[in-house]
Amino acid sequence: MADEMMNIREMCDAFDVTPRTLRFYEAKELLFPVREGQKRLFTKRDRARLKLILRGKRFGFSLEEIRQLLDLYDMGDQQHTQLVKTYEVAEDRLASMISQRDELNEAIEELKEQLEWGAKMIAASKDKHHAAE
Amino acid sequence: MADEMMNIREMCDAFDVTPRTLRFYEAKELLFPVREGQKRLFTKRDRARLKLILRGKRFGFSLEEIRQLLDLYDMGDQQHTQLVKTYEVAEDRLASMISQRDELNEAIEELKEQLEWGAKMIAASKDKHHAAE
DNA sequence: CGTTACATTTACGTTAACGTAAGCTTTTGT
DNA sequence: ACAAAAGCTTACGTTAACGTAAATGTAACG
Repeated sequence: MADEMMNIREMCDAFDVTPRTLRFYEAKELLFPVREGQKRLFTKRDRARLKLILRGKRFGFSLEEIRQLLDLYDMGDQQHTQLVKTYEVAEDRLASMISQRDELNEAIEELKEQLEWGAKMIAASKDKHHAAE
Repeated sequence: MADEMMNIREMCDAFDVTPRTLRFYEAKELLFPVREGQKRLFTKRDRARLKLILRGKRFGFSLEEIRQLLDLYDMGDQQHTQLVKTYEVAEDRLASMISQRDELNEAIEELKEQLEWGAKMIAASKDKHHAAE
């Protein structure tokens, strides 16, 4: 129970990523595994961050953008100015996520219509297909 | 009025892209400008497609994925099987867009909470800042 | 008719986000 | 104790989506 650390393989299995990816994220300062001798041990905090990283990626954010967002989750005893700056970054990101969702909703509606139209085409094509037999 | 063609510069201005981008999309068979001698002339159809391309990109779709979706808009007198295949691709895409939107909604809510928490931190930090003066 | 000004082709350069191979050390099973 | 397995570092390779530069063509303007 005192053991909340995971080695690299357990992390890979848990999150379906490669070792290379985890090392890469460490190099980019997105994760901060501690070292037991040479080996990496990932903490609970690393796991929380990785979860957010992977979700961010699914929305098309770059790792650099994600890194800035992650800082918001780690604001402990920072300086006021840095705190405010990070807050503003997050606000911008939120706004862009909201507009992205709205646009996505539009696209979904349009694609739905298109699919109905496509279904009719297929029906027509099927008729022709059968009539030829 | 018979003139619904646009040259490359008009396209760039209208859609805020570079000439290189338009030539690249042509090379990738996403656009099919006609030629007047050496020069490209983009039709109304090209403009409709470009609009969809740019939107697709904002959702993080690759150009190859977008190309498949575009085919749905050009199903004229295709063969039944190809028609059905394209339809299925579009259905998959729709499903992934919907789940993407749902996930995005979750993330938005979480980020909102995080922002409220951040606001409190900033307030506290401001107090400390003032108390030190 | 010369010279800007824009278009085109060809081709090498660039960035992000890892993949992959080589070579070395450490751990683990037998 | 020794070989296989797993981890580490270093470093070059890869793909997507264009950027950018060079050489050439052509159209328009004074």
